[in-house]
Amino acid sequence: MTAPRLLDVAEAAGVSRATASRVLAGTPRNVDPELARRVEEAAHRLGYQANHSARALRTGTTGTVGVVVPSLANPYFVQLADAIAQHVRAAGGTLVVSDAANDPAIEAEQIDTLLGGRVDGLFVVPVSAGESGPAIRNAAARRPVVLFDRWAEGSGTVAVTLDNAAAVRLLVDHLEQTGRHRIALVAADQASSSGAERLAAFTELQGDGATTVLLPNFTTDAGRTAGRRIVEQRDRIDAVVCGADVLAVGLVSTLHRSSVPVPGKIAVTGFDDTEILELFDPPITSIRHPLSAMAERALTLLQAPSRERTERVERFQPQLVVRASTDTGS
Amino acid sequence: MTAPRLLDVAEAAGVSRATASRVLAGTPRNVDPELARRVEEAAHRLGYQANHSARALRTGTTGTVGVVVPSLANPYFVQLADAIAQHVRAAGGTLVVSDAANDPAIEAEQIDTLLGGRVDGLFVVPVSAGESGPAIRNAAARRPVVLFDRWAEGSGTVAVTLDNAAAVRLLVDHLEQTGRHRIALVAADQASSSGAERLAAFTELQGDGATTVLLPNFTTDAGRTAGRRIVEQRDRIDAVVCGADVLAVGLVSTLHRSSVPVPGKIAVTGFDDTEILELFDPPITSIRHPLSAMAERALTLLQAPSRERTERVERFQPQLVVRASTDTGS
DNA sequence: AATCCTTGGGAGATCGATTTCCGACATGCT
DNA sequence: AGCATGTCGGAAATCGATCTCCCAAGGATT
Repeated sequence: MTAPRLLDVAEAAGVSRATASRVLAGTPRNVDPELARRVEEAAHRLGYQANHSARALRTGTTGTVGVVVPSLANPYFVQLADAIAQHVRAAGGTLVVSDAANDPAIEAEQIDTLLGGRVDGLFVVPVSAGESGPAIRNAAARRPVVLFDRWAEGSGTVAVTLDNAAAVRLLVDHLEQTGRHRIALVAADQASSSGAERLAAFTELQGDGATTVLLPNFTTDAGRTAGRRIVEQRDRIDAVVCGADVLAVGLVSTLHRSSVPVPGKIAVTGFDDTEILELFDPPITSIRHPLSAMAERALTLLQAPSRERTERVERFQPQLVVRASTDTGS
Repeated sequence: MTAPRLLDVAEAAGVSRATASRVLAGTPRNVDPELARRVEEAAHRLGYQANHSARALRTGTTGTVGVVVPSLANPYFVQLADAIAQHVRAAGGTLVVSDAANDPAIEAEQIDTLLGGRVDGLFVVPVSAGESGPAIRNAAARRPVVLFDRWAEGSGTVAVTLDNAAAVRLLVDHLEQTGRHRIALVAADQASSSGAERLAAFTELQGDGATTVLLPNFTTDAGRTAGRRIVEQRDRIDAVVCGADVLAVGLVSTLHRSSVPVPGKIAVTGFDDTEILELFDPPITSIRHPLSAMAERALTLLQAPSRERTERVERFQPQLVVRASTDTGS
C-alpha cells in the first residue's frame, strides 16, 4: 500500500504522465476538459498527493519560506512569526519557524539548515547587530533573505524594521504630557539593533544625565533584576520606559512586591504590545508595531528581484497604546 | 554562479559521483583515505551543500519531523515544542512547528501540508478529542504519527500524555491540606482530551455538587470572564483550580481588580507551569509536566516500527509546584 | 603459477514530477 | 485542393543524489 504516484493517476485516467501533470500542477497549457475531469477524478479517488521532493527537485522551488527568530520564549516573536505566516499562507506558501535560542552560533546553524534546499527564501530577525551579519550575508548570496524587525551589520540585504527612535519619542512625550519628568530607561539586549536603537534614542532625548538600567537580554528574570534597581531609586524617578514587554512585566511585578504603586508612584511602559499586557494589573501602556504591514512589505521584498534588496533599513511607524500603567499619578 | 553539485565536487576531486557520494553521505563502504581527503577538500573549497530535495527523493526520507500544536499563542505549547525540538535535534534531525489556530479544519490542513513529503513523521497535539481523529488516522496511515499531550478518538495511533487525573488529585489534595475545602474548578476547552479529563477528574473527586465554571477555550480573556463569575461567588469558595495557566493568570488579575486577596481569601492554582507564572504577584502554584521525558518517549515511539504505535494512551506522572498563590490563608 | 577472495572505484539505473520537443490532427485561408 | 496555422497528447530528457551492479587490481591460498 505505497503512496500513489503521478504515473498511477495517469494510468487510472488513461492518459500520459504529461497530461496528468498539466492538469494537476496547473501548467499554462490547455487540456481537453474531458481528460482533465478524468484526471481530477482519478487523483481524488486514489488520494494522490504530489511528492514534494520530486517537484522541488524538478522546479527548483519549494513553496516554503522560513523565518529564524531569536527566541520563541518571547511572545512578541511568536506574534511576529504569526503575522508573517498569515501573509505567506495568503500567497499560497508555507512558513517554517526556527528558534535561534538568542545565540548567533545557533542562528547561523538554523539558517544553514533551512537553506540546505528546504526553503525558497528566508526572513531573519537577527540576534545580534554585530555578530549575525556574516552568516546572513552568506545566506543572502544563496537565496533571497530579508531581515525583519532588526538589522545586522554587513548583512548585505534589506531590513524591514520599526522606527525605534520615533517609538521612544512617543513614549517619552506621552509620559511628559501626563506630568512625568524623571524618566528612567530599562533596556536589554544592546547587542541587537532594536535594543541599541532604543537606548540611543532615549539617551539622545534625555541627555547624559539619563537614568538607565542595562541588562544583557530580554527575559522576565532580567526584568525583575531591573525592578530591584528601580526600587532602590524610587524617589529619584517617576516613570520607567522598558525596552520590551517582558521587561515591563517583570518590573511591575517587582514593584508590586515592594509596595511601590503603579502608576501611583511610578508609571511603566512596555514595548511590542504583546497580549499578556492586558492581563496585568494594571494593564501596561506599550508600543504597537504595524506587524501586518511590515510582513506584507517584507514578503514583497523577498519575492522581488535581488537588486531591490540592497543593504538598507526601511522603517515603519509605531503606534502608542495607552493603558492604565501610565495614568496620571493624581 | 549556480550552486555546486555533487558532480562538480567529484570532478574537482578527480573521482566519480559515486565515490564523492560515499564520502560525503557516509555510506557504509570503504573509500581510500587519500581520495576521501581530496573529496572533503574539494567539497569544502566549493562550499558544497547537498541538495535536500534530490537526497529526499532518492532516499525517501527527509531528516525532518513536524509537530502540529493547537496554538503558539499559549506559551505552554511553545515550551512543549521546544522540549520536542531538543530531542529531535539531539538525534540529528530538524523539527518544524505548525500552528493549528485551535481549529480542527486548519489542523487537518497543516497535517496534510507537512505530510506532502516534507516530514518523515509527525507529532500532533490534537485540538479536539472528538473531531481531530479522522485527519490523524489518515496521516498515520501514511507516515508515523504520535500524539502528544492530548489524544483523539479514532486516531489509530499512540498518545503520550500526562496523567491528568493524578494531577487534579495532587492539586486538590494540596489545597485541602492547606485548609481549603470549598474548591471550584475553572475549566476550558472540554473538546480537548486534557480539558475533558481535568473536568472529569475534578467532578469525580468533588461529587455532583462541585462548583465549576466552564469556558470554551484556553485564553486569557476566558480567564477574565471566569474571574467575574468567581468574584460573584466569592463567599462560597476559598480556592480555584484552573485548567490552564493562562486561565489562572487572567483570573488572578480579575480578582486583584475586584480587591479579592489571593491567596488571603481565595487560593488559585494553574496548570502546565509556564514561565509567566513566576512573574505574577503572587506567583502561582501549578502542575509541571515531565516534558523532556515525554518528548523522549514520543520520539522513540515515532521511530519504532508501526506495530508499537497501536492506539492507546501512555501517561506520565505530574509534579506539583507550590508557590505563593496557595499559601495558607492565615 | 593458477585461482579465489577481498577491496574499492565507476557506469548507469533510479526516485517522481515537470517540461521541452515532436508529431498528429483539425481548422482556416487562398 | 493545398498549405499554413494552431491545438493538444505523449515520448523522453531533466533535476541531483544514492545505490546496485560490475569490474579491476592486489593479496592470499593451494
